[in-house]
Amino acid sequence: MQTLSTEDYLKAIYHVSQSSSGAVATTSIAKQIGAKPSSVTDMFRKLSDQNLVKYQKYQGVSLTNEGVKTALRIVRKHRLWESFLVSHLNFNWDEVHQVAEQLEHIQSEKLTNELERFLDYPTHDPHGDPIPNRALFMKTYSKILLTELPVNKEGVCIGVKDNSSGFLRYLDRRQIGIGTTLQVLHREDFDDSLHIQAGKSTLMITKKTAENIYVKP
Amino acid sequence: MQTLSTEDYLKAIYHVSQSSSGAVATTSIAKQIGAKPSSVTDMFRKLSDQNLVKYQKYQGVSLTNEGVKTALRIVRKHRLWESFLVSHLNFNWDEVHQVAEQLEHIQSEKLTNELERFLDYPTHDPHGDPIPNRALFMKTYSKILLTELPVNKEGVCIGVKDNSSGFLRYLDRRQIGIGTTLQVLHREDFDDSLHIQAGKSTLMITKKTAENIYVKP
DNA sequence: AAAAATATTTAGATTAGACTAAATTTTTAA
DNA sequence: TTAAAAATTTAGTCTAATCTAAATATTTTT
Repeated sequence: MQTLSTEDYLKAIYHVSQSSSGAVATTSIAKQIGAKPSSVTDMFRKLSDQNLVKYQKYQGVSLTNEGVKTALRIVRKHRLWESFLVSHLNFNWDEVHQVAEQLEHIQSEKLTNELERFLDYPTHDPHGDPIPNRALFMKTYSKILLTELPVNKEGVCIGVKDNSSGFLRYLDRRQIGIGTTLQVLHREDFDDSLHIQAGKSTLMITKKTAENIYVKP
Repeated sequence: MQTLSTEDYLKAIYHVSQSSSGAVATTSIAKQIGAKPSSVTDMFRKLSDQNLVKYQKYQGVSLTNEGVKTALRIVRKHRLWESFLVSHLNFNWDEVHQVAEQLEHIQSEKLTNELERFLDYPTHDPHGDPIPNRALFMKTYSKILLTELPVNKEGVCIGVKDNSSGFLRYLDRRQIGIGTTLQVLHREDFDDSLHIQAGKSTLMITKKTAENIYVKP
């Protein structure tokens, strides 16, 4: 059984290790968690004692099988709760994160599994991220960034890279969400901005925006 | 903003003060929380510094207005979550307490209020206890113990005093639940046991059982 | 009303998790 | 390939919440 804090660290290590290869560095976790590197070192040692990570001084950490499982259990709960908040409690996709950060720590297998059943076994959360099933398996279908979508080819928005509520609200205003059909009409060489078709409207977005939107071609 | 622990203490003080008059003693909270009296004294002082309780050395504590409000906010969340678990997630009334103990600490006004709306503004939880509304007001209708119900007068079970899952499961086996019509057929003078009509069946219960069932005449 | 029993508080220690400042190791750049 | 920069760890401190053991206050009993 883990404490709140160890769960937060395991989740952070999981997320960082997903978006980069090799061992996870102390500083990257410090940034993710919002703690000082020295605190992170302490925690690495504790997690290592519990065999949840492999840790070598100065070389960073990587999750053990047990560590991955624990992290996935938390991710599973987080994404199920986010789905619940949006589908039944009138939350917007930019409001759910903070509350799900708390709910993900509730310990009750029955609760998690019944919630999943109540939601009818969702496979993806409101941001398009896959939800691990009871066996902790998740289908991650192939996705590309909007910047990589060939001009004039249609794609469907299936997720975002940046989950900050600032970005999500910006997309709301532009009427872009999960499931929106997107098409690059023209790529501006000068500043890499894109003219796109989003649903029924055409609009211009910057490269930075396009780099944070995942599409399925 | 309170810590998990201070919230637990406030709730415990609230409950103990409901079922007895005057100031709340150190030992009674120690029992309720499962901590040593010395720890309770420490916490009393902290809560007093935050003006959540009035505390005088050796004289116990009583909640201030602010303390009552904080306690009621937790009770509200606890009972709403219990209702949700039973009505939508297939929990039995004897299984909800432990999970609700965790959920009651989630901090999000929006979550609480939306949950209340989703449940259609319930007034009582699965054990028959009243749920404070958004203004922290709750209707406590008059109830008597089954031991006090006159012989041959009908009453409806509206709650229980003992919420332990042992007792609740016992009532389940006897097919007694919230809403069950109860009638005392005969009171045995020798050992105070009762022959009762519960719904469509007649059965015998002990005085101890009857003292833990609330009925509305 | 004094003695005994019970309740409560104080003093001092412990643990988890975090911090700062200093020391050490690794990486990068000259 | 050495010097400088960056990353990481160590050592020591802090706070919240707990504990034990001892001291003190209150209540009950004789």
